Amino acid sequence: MATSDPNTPRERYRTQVRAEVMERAWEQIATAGASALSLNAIAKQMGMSGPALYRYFANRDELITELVREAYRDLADTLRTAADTGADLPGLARALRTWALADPQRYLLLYGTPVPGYQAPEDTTAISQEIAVTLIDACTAALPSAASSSALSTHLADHRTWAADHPAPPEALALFLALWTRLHGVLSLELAGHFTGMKFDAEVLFESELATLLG
Amino acid sequence: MATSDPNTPRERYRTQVRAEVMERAWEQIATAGASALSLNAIAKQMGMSGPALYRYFANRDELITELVREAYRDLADTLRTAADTGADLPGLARALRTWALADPQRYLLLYGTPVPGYQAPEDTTAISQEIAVTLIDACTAALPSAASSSALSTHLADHRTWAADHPAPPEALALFLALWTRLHGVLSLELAGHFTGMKFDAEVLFESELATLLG
DNA sequence: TGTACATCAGTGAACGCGCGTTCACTGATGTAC
DNA sequence: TGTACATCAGTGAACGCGCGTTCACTGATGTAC
Repeated sequence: MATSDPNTPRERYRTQVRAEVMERAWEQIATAGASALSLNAIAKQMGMSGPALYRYFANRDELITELVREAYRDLADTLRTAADTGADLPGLARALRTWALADPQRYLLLYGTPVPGYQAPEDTTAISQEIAVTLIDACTAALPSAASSSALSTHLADHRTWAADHPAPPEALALFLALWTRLHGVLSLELAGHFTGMKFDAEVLFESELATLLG
Repeated sequence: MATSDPNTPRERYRTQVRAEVMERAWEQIATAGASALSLNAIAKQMGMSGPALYRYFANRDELITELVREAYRDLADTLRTAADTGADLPGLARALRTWALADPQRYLLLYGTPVPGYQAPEDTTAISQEIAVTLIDACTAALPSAASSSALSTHLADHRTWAADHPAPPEALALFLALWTRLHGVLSLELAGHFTGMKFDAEVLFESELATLLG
């Protein structure tokens, strides 16, 4: 379906309502998690009947897709902006953490347990790679002082399929991967509340991992 | 309610049915995730009516609690057994990975996005700490060659509340935390399928993190 | 060993709820002449 | 500027479904004398 001229009042109203639906959806997700997302509940909250939302989203899955897309977009922009205003690798890492803490369920929608029965569309992986590229660039800049495992860089050197479109020294890729997995490790355990039982300070752990990464 | 003598036939039948309910529950979780768990569906699968299950579990939450407890118990035993049969730290780490890959949703039930609306009971944290102790012991044994961040060990030295019951050198705690968060980082991203888009080999990453940890 | 009673597993009906989604329709808004 | 028509937002009823949970009841299994 080709959408018409977006400058007509009707079209502006459409995008406005779509935006409000998604706003309510985020509130719902923040409260009860993504699997509890309900079109009817959102409609009720907006003072409309349930079926009305089908003017704006084909079905529940399309709404989730749009939410995933928006979240990726927002994270990609956040990191891009930080990088463009001079943030180094630790700066980007902290921007990531801030973003995650601002709305834990939004972070978990992207990187947590997959929503059962929902399959992410291909085009979101493009944005996901945009995020990767921003981080890899920062990794490349931070390189000299960083160490890299030899077994891993062998794997990465052979790793043409994906890396071909994103030329970067294997050491930068190795740093990126360690950064990504380690920060996600701390972040996801923090968001799931697994440190509270043992009374650890997640921020200290996060900073410690960051310091270790940069040698 | 005090349960009676567990050796009477009736009592043995009870525990047997409870076990089968949980078996079916695991199948369901493995397929559709924990939030899709349904008492009625389990009953139907067992050829019984829905209300029958209320003879065995007070409600849905109690079933989930029992599943969480069983998962923690199983993981704790797996690691304990591995440690007792001479596994070192990398051995324990690989046992953890094997356990997670055997049933991803089971791992995610413990360490993934929390089930919305469900609050874990206190007594499961005891088993969770048992797991931590097993790993910390292995960390202590692996110590000499491992490095530790100074900012982190300061935090850990001040960290009496939890560590008092589990005396271990701060360096061992630091190693344990790095181990836990890093392995979880790789594992959870692997289980969520986030490496497939970039065609990375999760096992290589896992081993690389392990090698880095042990200096 | 046999009878009387208590215990307990499991059933079927019912309650109230919310879900996603389809469909025929009303009424307002925009468009073309 | 006014009229005729097309477009589209939103409604209400309905479908079919599954959920957790309660309740009165049947029938089988165990217990006590």
